[in-house]
Amino acid sequence: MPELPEVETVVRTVAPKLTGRRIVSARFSSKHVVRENFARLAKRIAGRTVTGVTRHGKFIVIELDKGNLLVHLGMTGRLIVNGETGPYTHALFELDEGVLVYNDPRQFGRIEWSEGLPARVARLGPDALTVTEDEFLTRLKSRRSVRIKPLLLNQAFVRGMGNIYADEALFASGIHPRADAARLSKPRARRLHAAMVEVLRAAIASKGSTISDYVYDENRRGSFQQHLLAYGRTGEPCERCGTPIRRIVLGGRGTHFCPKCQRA
DNA sequence: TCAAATGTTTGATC
DNA sequence: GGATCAAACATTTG
Repeated sequence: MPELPEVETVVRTVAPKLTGRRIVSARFSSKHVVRENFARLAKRIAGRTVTGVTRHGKFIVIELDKGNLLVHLGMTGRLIVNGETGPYTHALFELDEGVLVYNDPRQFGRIEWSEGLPARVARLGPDALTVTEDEFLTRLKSRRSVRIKPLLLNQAFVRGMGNIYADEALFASGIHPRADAARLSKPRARRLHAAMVEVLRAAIASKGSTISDYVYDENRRGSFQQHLLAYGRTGEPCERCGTPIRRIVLGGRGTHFCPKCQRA
Protein backbone atom coordinates (compact mmCIF):
# COMPACT_ATOMS: atom_id res chain seq x y z
CA MET A 1 0.00 0.00 0.00
CA PRO A 2 2.32 2.75 1.04
CA GLU A 3 4.98 4.14 -1.25
CA LEU A 4 7.05 7.26 -0.77
CA PRO A 5 4.18 9.80 -0.95
CA GLU A 6 2.00 7.82 1.45
CA VAL A 7 4.85 7.27 3.93
CA GLU A 8 5.80 10.95 3.67
CA THR A 9 2.19 11.90 4.45
CA VAL A 10 2.12 9.60 7.47
CA VAL A 11 5.43 11.02 8.74
CA ARG A 12 4.24 14.61 8.33
CA THR A 13 1.03 13.78 10.17
CA VAL A 14 2.60 11.88 13.00
CA ALA A 15 5.84 13.83 13.55
CA PRO A 16 4.38 16.94 15.23
CA LYS A 17 2.17 14.82 17.48
CA LEU A 18 4.95 12.46 18.53
CA THR A 19 7.96 14.72 18.89
CA GLY A 20 8.59 15.47 22.54
CA ARG A 21 6.29 12.68 23.74
CA ARG A 22 7.58 10.11 26.18
CA ILE A 23 6.85 6.44 25.63
CA VAL A 24 5.44 5.10 28.88
CA SER A 25 5.00 1.48 27.81
CA ALA A 26 4.53 -0.66 24.71
CA ARG A 27 2.69 -3.87 23.89
CA PHE A 28 3.18 -6.12 20.87
CA SER A 29 1.21 -9.10 19.57
CA SER A 30 2.58 -10.13 16.17
CA LYS A 31 5.68 -12.27 15.71
CA HIS A 32 5.67 -11.23 12.08
CA VAL A 33 5.75 -7.51 12.70
CA VAL A 34 8.08 -7.66 15.70
CA ARG A 35 10.79 -10.28 15.24
CA GLU A 36 12.64 -9.77 18.49
CA ASN A 37 11.45 -10.63 21.97
CA PHE A 38 8.40 -8.47 22.79
CA ALA A 39 9.36 -7.79 26.40
CA ARG A 40 12.91 -6.87 25.52
CA LEU A 41 11.80 -4.38 22.87
CA ALA A 42 9.22 -2.90 25.24
CA LYS A 43 11.86 -2.51 27.92
CA ARG A 44 14.28 -0.82 25.53
CA ILE A 45 11.86 1.93 24.58
CA ALA A 46 10.00 2.43 27.86
CA GLY A 47 10.79 5.85 29.31
CA ARG A 48 12.41 7.10 26.07
CA THR A 49 11.43 10.43 24.56
CA VAL A 50 10.75 10.91 20.83
CA THR A 51 13.16 13.49 19.41
CA GLY A 52 11.95 13.34 15.81
CA VAL A 53 10.31 11.25 13.08
CA THR A 54 11.96 10.93 9.68
CA ARG A 55 11.38 9.10 6.40
CA HIS A 56 14.05 7.07 4.62
CA GLY A 57 12.52 5.77 1.40
CA LYS A 58 9.53 3.80 2.67
CA PHE A 59 10.99 3.36 6.15
CA ILE A 60 9.89 5.49 9.09
CA VAL A 61 12.47 6.16 11.78
CA ILE A 62 11.12 7.24 15.15
CA GLU A 63 14.18 8.81 16.72
CA LEU A 64 14.46 8.47 20.48
CA ASP A 65 16.74 10.17 22.97
CA LYS A 66 18.51 6.83 22.98
CA GLY A 67 18.22 4.57 19.91
CA ASN A 68 15.73 4.45 17.04
CA LEU A 69 12.49 2.66 16.38
CA LEU A 70 12.32 1.58 12.76
CA VAL A 71 8.85 1.11 11.25
CA HIS A 72 7.99 -0.22 7.80
CA LEU A 73 4.30 -0.28 6.88
CA GLY A 74 4.59 -3.19 4.45
CA MET A 75 1.41 -3.40 2.38
CA THR A 76 -1.32 -2.70 4.92
CA GLY A 77 0.34 -1.07 7.93
CA ARG A 78 -1.19 2.02 9.53
CA LEU A 79 0.54 4.18 12.11
CA ILE A 80 -1.86 6.53 13.85
CA VAL A 81 -1.60 8.74 16.91
CA ASN A 82 -4.70 8.22 19.06
CA GLY A 83 -6.03 5.77 16.47
CA GLU A 84 -8.60 3.12 17.23
CA THR A 85 -7.46 -0.31 18.29
CA GLY A 86 -8.94 -3.50 16.90
CA PRO A 87 -8.21 -7.09 15.90
CA TYR A 88 -5.36 -5.91 13.64
CA THR A 89 -3.59 -3.81 16.25
CA HIS A 90 -0.15 -5.37 16.55
CA ALA A 91 1.65 -2.66 18.48
CA LEU A 92 0.34 -0.21 21.02
CA PHE A 93 2.53 2.51 22.50
CA GLU A 94 1.22 4.29 25.55
CA LEU A 95 2.53 7.86 25.59
CA ASP A 96 2.65 10.45 28.36
CA GLU A 97 -0.21 12.02 26.39
CA GLY A 98 -2.25 9.72 24.14
CA VAL A 99 -1.32 6.50 22.35
CA LEU A 100 0.42 5.46 19.15
CA VAL A 101 -1.35 2.61 17.37
CA TYR A 102 0.04 0.28 14.72
CA ASN A 103 -2.60 -1.68 12.77
CA ASP A 104 -1.70 -4.17 10.05
CA PRO A 105 -4.06 -6.92 8.75
CA ARG A 106 -1.52 -8.64 6.53
CA GLN A 107 1.36 -8.20 8.96
CA PHE A 108 3.92 -7.57 6.23
CA GLY A 109 5.10 -4.52 8.16
CA ARG A 110 8.04 -4.46 10.58
CA ILE A 111 8.90 -2.72 13.81
CA GLU A 112 12.42 -3.03 15.15
CA TRP A 113 14.85 -1.27 17.41
CA SER A 114 18.32 -0.16 16.45
CA GLU A 115 21.10 1.67 18.18
CA GLY A 116 22.11 3.91 15.26
CA LEU A 117 20.89 4.04 11.68
CA PRO A 118 20.02 0.42 10.89
CA ALA A 119 21.86 -1.45 8.12
CA ARG A 120 18.52 -1.92 6.35
CA VAL A 121 18.34 1.82 5.83
CA ALA A 122 22.05 2.42 5.32
CA ARG A 123 22.20 0.19 2.27
CA LEU A 124 19.34 1.86 0.41
CA GLY A 125 19.97 3.98 -2.67
CA PRO A 126 19.40 7.77 -2.69
CA ASP A 127 15.89 9.00 -1.98
CA ALA A 128 13.73 9.14 -5.12
CA LEU A 129 12.42 12.57 -4.18
CA THR A 130 15.81 14.25 -3.82
CA VAL A 131 18.24 12.27 -6.01
CA THR A 132 19.94 14.66 -8.44
CA GLU A 133 19.65 14.21 -12.18
CA ASP A 134 23.41 13.58 -12.44
CA GLU A 135 23.40 10.86 -9.85
CA PHE A 136 20.28 9.26 -11.32
CA LEU A 137 21.88 9.14 -14.79
CA THR A 138 25.15 7.78 -13.44
CA ARG A 139 23.39 5.04 -11.51
CA LEU A 140 21.28 4.10 -14.53
CA LYS A 141 24.35 3.66 -16.70
CA SER A 142 26.10 1.46 -14.18
CA ARG A 143 23.37 -1.18 -14.46
CA ARG A 144 23.96 -3.65 -17.28
CA SER A 145 20.96 -5.24 -18.97
CA VAL A 146 18.26 -4.55 -16.41
CA ARG A 147 14.73 -3.63 -17.31
CA ILE A 148 13.85 -0.18 -16.13
CA LYS A 149 10.62 -1.02 -14.26
CA PRO A 150 12.06 -3.60 -11.85
CA LEU A 151 15.10 -1.36 -11.39
CA LEU A 152 12.90 1.53 -10.24
CA LEU A 153 11.39 -0.82 -7.65
CA ASN A 154 14.82 -1.88 -6.40
CA GLN A 155 15.32 0.09 -3.16
CA ALA A 156 19.09 -0.25 -3.50
CA PHE A 157 18.83 1.76 -6.74
CA VAL A 158 16.57 4.52 -5.45
CA ARG A 159 14.63 4.40 -2.22
CA GLY A 160 10.92 5.12 -2.12
CA MET A 161 9.56 4.12 -5.52
CA GLY A 162 6.80 1.51 -5.55
CA ASN A 163 4.56 -0.13 -8.10
CA ILE A 164 2.08 2.72 -8.62
CA TYR A 165 4.55 5.54 -9.07
CA ALA A 166 6.99 3.48 -11.15
CA ASP A 167 4.19 2.86 -13.68
CA GLU A 168 3.17 6.53 -13.57
CA ALA A 169 6.71 7.86 -14.04
CA LEU A 170 7.31 5.54 -17.01
CA PHE A 171 3.99 6.56 -18.56
CA ALA A 172 4.73 10.26 -18.11
CA SER A 173 8.15 9.92 -19.72
CA GLY A 174 6.97 7.65 -22.55
CA ILE A 175 9.32 4.79 -21.68
CA HIS A 176 8.44 1.10 -22.05
CA PRO A 177 8.70 -0.74 -18.73
CA ARG A 178 10.89 -3.40 -20.37
CA ALA A 179 13.38 -0.86 -21.73
CA ASP A 180 17.03 -1.61 -20.94
CA ALA A 181 17.97 0.82 -18.17
CA ALA A 182 21.59 1.37 -19.18
CA ARG A 183 20.66 1.96 -22.82
CA LEU A 184 18.16 4.75 -22.28
CA SER A 185 19.16 7.85 -24.25
CA LYS A 186 20.24 10.80 -22.16
CA PRO A 187 17.14 12.88 -22.97
CA ARG A 188 14.86 9.98 -22.11
CA ALA A 189 16.71 9.26 -18.87
CA ARG A 190 16.39 12.94 -17.96
CA ARG A 191 12.69 12.89 -18.72
CA LEU A 192 12.29 9.84 -16.49
CA HIS A 193 14.09 11.53 -13.61
CA ALA A 194 11.95 14.65 -13.99
CA ALA A 195 8.74 12.60 -14.27
CA MET A 196 9.61 10.56 -11.19
CA VAL A 197 10.23 13.62 -9.03
CA GLU A 198 7.17 15.38 -10.41
CA VAL A 199 4.74 12.49 -9.85
CA LEU A 200 6.03 11.99 -6.30
CA ARG A 201 5.65 15.68 -5.49
CA ALA A 202 2.17 15.83 -6.95
CA ALA A 203 1.16 12.70 -5.03
CA ILE A 204 2.47 14.15 -1.76
CA ALA A 205 0.45 17.31 -2.44
CA SER A 206 -2.63 15.03 -2.72
CA LYS A 207 -1.68 13.14 0.48
CA GLY A 208 -0.96 9.97 -1.49
CA SER A 209 -3.18 7.47 -3.33
CA THR A 210 -5.86 5.58 -1.42
CA ILE A 211 -6.66 2.49 -3.47
CA SER A 212 -7.57 0.03 -0.77
CA ASP A 213 -5.94 0.26 2.64
CA TYR A 214 -3.90 3.38 2.96
CA VAL A 215 -5.13 6.16 5.24
CA TYR A 216 -3.29 8.72 7.32
CA ASP A 217 -4.31 10.34 10.55
CA GLU A 218 -7.74 9.18 11.72
CA ASN A 219 -9.15 7.55 8.57
CA ARG A 220 -8.22 10.29 6.12
CA ARG A 221 -7.78 9.24 2.52
CA GLY A 222 -5.35 10.47 -0.12
CA SER A 223 -6.75 11.66 -3.43
CA PHE A 224 -4.00 11.06 -5.97
CA GLN A 225 -5.69 7.85 -7.18
CA GLN A 226 -7.92 10.20 -9.21
CA HIS A 227 -4.90 11.39 -11.16
CA LEU A 228 -3.37 8.03 -12.05
CA LEU A 229 -2.92 7.65 -15.83
CA ALA A 230 -1.51 4.11 -16.07
CA TYR A 231 -1.68 2.18 -12.79
CA GLY A 232 -4.86 0.16 -12.43
CA ARG A 233 -6.31 1.36 -15.74
CA THR A 234 -6.05 -1.92 -17.64
CA GLY A 235 -8.23 -1.81 -20.77
CA GLU A 236 -9.17 1.85 -20.32
CA PRO A 237 -8.18 4.25 -23.09
CA CYS A 238 -4.84 6.03 -22.74
CA GLU A 239 -5.45 9.70 -21.85
CA ARG A 240 -3.04 10.74 -24.55
CA CYS A 241 -3.78 8.51 -27.55
CA GLY A 242 -6.83 6.39 -26.73
CA THR A 243 -5.07 3.05 -27.07
CA PRO A 244 -6.19 0.63 -24.31
CA ILE A 245 -3.77 0.47 -21.37
CA ARG A 246 -2.13 -2.93 -21.20
CA ARG A 247 -1.20 -4.97 -18.17
CA ILE A 248 1.77 -7.34 -18.11
CA VAL A 249 3.71 -8.94 -15.27
CA LEU A 250 7.31 -7.79 -14.82
CA GLY A 251 9.46 -8.90 -11.94
CA GLY A 252 6.35 -10.48 -10.48
CA ARG A 253 4.49 -7.16 -10.32
CA GLY A 254 1.49 -6.00 -12.31
CA THR A 255 2.75 -3.42 -14.79
CA HIS A 256 0.47 -0.98 -16.61
CA PHE A 257 1.49 0.96 -19.72
CA CYS A 258 0.33 2.35 -23.04
CA PRO A 259 1.73 0.17 -25.82
CA LYS A 260 1.64 3.10 -28.25
CA CYS A 261 3.01 5.97 -26.14
CA GLN A 262 5.68 3.91 -24.37
CA ARG A 263 8.36 2.39 -26.60
CA ALA A 264 11.46 0.46 -25.68
C1' DT B 1 -12.30 -21.44 -6.33
C1' DC B 2 -8.88 -18.47 -8.37
C1' DA B 3 -6.37 -14.28 -8.96
C1' DA B 4 -4.65 -10.14 -7.39
C1' DA B 5 -3.34 -6.63 -4.09
C1' DT B 6 0.49 -0.18 -2.99
C1' DG B 7 6.42 -4.54 -0.10
C1' DT B 8 10.65 -7.04 1.14
C1' DT B 9 13.53 -10.95 1.58
C1' DT B 10 15.39 -15.34 0.43
C1' DG B 11 16.83 -19.15 -2.21
C1' DA B 12 17.23 -21.46 -6.69
C1' DT B 13 18.62 -21.03 -11.37
C1' DC B 14 20.44 -19.11 -15.44
C1' DG C 1 28.92 -11.73 -9.51
C1' DG C 2 24.45 -10.35 -11.47
C1' DA C 3 20.05 -10.74 -12.88
C1' DT C 4 15.51 -13.17 -12.80
C1' DC C 5 11.98 -15.68 -10.94
C1' DA C 6 9.06 -17.87 -7.64
C1' DA C 7 7.88 -18.32 -3.15
C1' DA C 8 7.00 -16.90 1.45
C1' DC C 9 4.87 -13.82 4.71
C1' DA C 10 -1.25 -13.20 6.04
C1' DT C 11 -5.55 -11.36 4.71
C1' DT C 12 -9.14 -9.34 2.01
C1' DT C 13 -11.67 -8.61 -2.12
C1' DG C 14 -13.66 -9.27 -6.68
